[in-house]
Amino acid sequence: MPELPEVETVMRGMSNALQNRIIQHATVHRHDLRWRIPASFSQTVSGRRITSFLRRGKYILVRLSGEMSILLHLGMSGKIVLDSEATPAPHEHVTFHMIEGDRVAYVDPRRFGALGLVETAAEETHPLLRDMGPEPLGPQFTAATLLAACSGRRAPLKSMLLDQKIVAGLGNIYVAEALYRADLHPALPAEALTRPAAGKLVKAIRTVLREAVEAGGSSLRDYVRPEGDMGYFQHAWRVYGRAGEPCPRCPGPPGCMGVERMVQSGRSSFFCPRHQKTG
DNA sequence: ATTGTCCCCTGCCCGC
DNA sequence: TGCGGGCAGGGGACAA
Repeated sequence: MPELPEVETVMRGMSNALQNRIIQHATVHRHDLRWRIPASFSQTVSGRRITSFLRRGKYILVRLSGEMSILLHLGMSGKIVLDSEATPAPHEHVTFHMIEGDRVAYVDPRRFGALGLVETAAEETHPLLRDMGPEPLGPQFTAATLLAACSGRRAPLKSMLLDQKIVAGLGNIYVAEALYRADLHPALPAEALTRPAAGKLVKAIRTVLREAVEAGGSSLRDYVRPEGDMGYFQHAWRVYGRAGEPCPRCPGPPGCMGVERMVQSGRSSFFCPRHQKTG
């Protein structure tokens, strides 16, 4: 589930619990995640103090003393479990043993996530981060930059928004929600995006992400517990996962038959055919 | 360069 | 109760 708001929430939870604390040592139970966890991982992080956290797109950077950073991606099913049990849980791939005696676990059943190391000074030039687009909640993400990225592109608008090089942190859920709020069809050719529509879309993206971060914040503890679910924002989804349900802004049949699902690049898109037109 | 397809992996839910 | 099929929040590797 982790898209920008969930990653932000996880990072805040980690920051609250782990800021300024020292990793006594780390145990890697499985190295083969999305990429191999470096063999030096355990030795490198051991004995270092956690100094700060930064989110970049869907990545979390855990800054350690000695100018070293852990680069973390949760993939589809990654979780950080605070106060984990002494016996590693199923799919617990890394255990951080803190000097106070408690443990922090990285759990990821599907193993699409990643854990790596990067010198703090080299974060920006790391191959996984250097080509990443602007933060959608930051000043660099504007209608003008989005429009420029879409110009001459015949691929669906949805694909542009999922492309982390164009804008960082959006995933399948928030793209659907933002396109709905901006009255734009996910299959609209990107090059057909008009200036006013781009402005509306940028606002919609910002608004939905802010709302979700706030909602995540209210259920912060859930994200970092083993029983954690997706938090409260799922109740606020207007179209995602709601095929067949009424569009919140439609009067209902016969004018609108409700939210539709379509498949693009093998992934589900949800939209209201009455509000979101291709033309 | 751009675009679309396939694949990685495990768990869960549904229908039979 | 068991089993097969489809689906899932991400994103890299390909081929055309």
